[in-house]
Amino acid sequence: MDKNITIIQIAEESGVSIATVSRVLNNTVPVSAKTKERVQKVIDKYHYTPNPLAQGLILKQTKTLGVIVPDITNPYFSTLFSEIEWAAHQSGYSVILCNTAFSAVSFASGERRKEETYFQMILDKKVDGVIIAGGQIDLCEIGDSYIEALKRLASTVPAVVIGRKLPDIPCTFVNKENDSGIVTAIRYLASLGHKRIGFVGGEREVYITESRLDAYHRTLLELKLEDAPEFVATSDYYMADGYHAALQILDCGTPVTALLAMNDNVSLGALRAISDRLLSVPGDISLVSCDRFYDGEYLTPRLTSLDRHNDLLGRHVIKLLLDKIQGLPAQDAVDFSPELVIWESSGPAHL
Amino acid sequence: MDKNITIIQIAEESGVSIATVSRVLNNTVPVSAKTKERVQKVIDKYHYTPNPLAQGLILKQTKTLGVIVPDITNPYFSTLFSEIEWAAHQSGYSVILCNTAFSAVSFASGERRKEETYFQMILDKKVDGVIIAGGQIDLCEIGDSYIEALKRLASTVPAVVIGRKLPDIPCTFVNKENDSGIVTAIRYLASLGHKRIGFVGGEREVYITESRLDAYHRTLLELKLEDAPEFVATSDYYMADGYHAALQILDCGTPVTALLAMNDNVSLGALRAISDRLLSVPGDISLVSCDRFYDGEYLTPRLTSLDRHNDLLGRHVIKLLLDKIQGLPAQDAVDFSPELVIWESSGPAHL
DNA sequence: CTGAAAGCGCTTACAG
DNA sequence: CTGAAAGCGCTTACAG
Repeated sequence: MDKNITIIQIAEESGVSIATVSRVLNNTVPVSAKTKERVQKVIDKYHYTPNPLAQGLILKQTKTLGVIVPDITNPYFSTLFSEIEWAAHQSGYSVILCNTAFSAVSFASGERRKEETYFQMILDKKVDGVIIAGGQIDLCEIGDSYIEALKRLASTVPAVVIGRKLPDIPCTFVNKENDSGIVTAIRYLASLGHKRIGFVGGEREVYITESRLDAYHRTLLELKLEDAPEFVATSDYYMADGYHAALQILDCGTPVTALLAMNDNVSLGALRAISDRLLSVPGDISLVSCDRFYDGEYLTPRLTSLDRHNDLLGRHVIKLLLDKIQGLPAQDAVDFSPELVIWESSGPAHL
Repeated sequence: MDKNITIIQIAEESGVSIATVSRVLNNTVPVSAKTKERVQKVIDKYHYTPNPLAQGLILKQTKTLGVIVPDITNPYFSTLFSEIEWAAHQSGYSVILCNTAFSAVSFASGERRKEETYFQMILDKKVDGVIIAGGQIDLCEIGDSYIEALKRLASTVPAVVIGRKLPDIPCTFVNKENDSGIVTAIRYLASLGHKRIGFVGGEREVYITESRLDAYHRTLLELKLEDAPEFVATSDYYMADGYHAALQILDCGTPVTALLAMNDNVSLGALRAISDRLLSVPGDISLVSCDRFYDGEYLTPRLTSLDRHNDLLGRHVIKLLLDKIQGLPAQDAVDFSPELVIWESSGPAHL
């Protein structure tokens, strides 16, 4: 299939050595204008580009990056990825995307080798850098073998991890977690007069869920709001989860007037549950979402949500990695304070 | 950074030649049990894996695939991709994802080099196969330079294109288009008594939009239903587009009783528009969506949508490519007839 | 400014 | 069963 035209053919047809062809290709050492032109003509004629395998072997770089995500169909990760890929492409890198399908549930049930398989694959491919956007790294309790694998990965190739800092691993960690958003959201609901606020969605044992729950409890306490176990229902990050979790809270016997949901998909499920209980938003229940995936303006009701500026995070992370690859000094930390975008799903308490 | 342990070190430490190491690695020629064991021990000790760059140079394969999509944040493509990636991973391939950000609008406005840049990158990377899931290939009028680029790509590397067949290009084409779904949807709405049915969303000049519009007009004619220019409003594939397009139809002066929307995101926008006009679903307007992205069960109202079995498409396409790479005969065509999943957003006409 | 040659890390006939 | 050697397609000192 491949025409397999190589530098040798180009050299022959232009009547120069392969060294000279290489030089006009890489523009590294001065070449006389006329030879350069002659060689260039032949290169263009065949649309010749050097074989990156051969180049990579010598230059020890592949101009390829690896990105590891648990679920590319989750808007959180697809947004992040598209920023990463775009910046990478601008800088001449292509990106291998690994979709590990990691979830805390499947992990607990014993399926735990997939991520490490991907780590190995990434290592094998000799990529120039790696971004780990989620997975087991997000768990509260990270397994030893994962830590080992991550350590091996990170000591072989520049790596940026989106998640909390782990000791003794030579990665750059970018902490996406920001409980301040939860605090903001709850204070906002309290200011509207809400006294009983539920918390919907997210997997237990996952760091972001637990730390948001912490912030939730802490802020309720601080504001002297009622905090009951039945106000919290967790499960996972998708619509179905939001639905079932919200139902559980709505049916718990003690009525809440507001719900805080892990993200916009969970929120959509919660809206369905609220509707099934013949309640209205925000009339009966105010709903505030924590991760803005969609433009709240076009949902029904228009959804109040915390914008975590995921696009900025993506751009920051890829810049960190690219700089690291080029040996540039680390950048200053960037502020990703979430911003509460208020629409009509939240309003004054009516109880 | 890289330990850069090579086959030479393994050979030295095991006291054999590199040829022998290569043999135990690839299990290709019989090696005596004892040497094999000795070598394997050293390999394990260093977690050694052969450098794929060197291997690729000789074997002329990289165990890497390229996938080109216009927008990975679109659920249509992220679902497709996750199926492709999973199957590829199972077969030992990793996948380079190229997000071309192609849209008919940006294309028309002159930004037209991005996709071909990606084609070149894919070629440069010497991938073993390519899947093109969308982009300029979806336009009614495809530019000559794109055709040239695609021809060059496809004659160098096995390629599978999701889209309609183009002449004289050595790709495998998988036609995703299936107007039968539109026909089904309109017949269904007609059977509920709807006489005036609007069509919302999608970009003009894009093949899928135009062919769905054709099917729409054809079916209206066949069923002797009213067909007016103001019943159609197009724009793009996202929520905002569904919102503005639906508003346009709702405000056109002639009331429709049903809307057909290009996909679930367009539908969500349309729901918002309907709500803004103080109309209800399905009381005043029935809504049927054409591409099921979400589980309709968890939306409000529960959304009737055509399931195009995108996951099956993804699995089919990757199998086609993998078979093609291995020189296996082409498979039989697979039936992707869309299935209408009926929920509560559609109901009897009340006018 | 240009060429001959070594070498990147592997696989695979070719001999033994 | 095993080793020496050629070769995959490049880049880059080293000479001129």
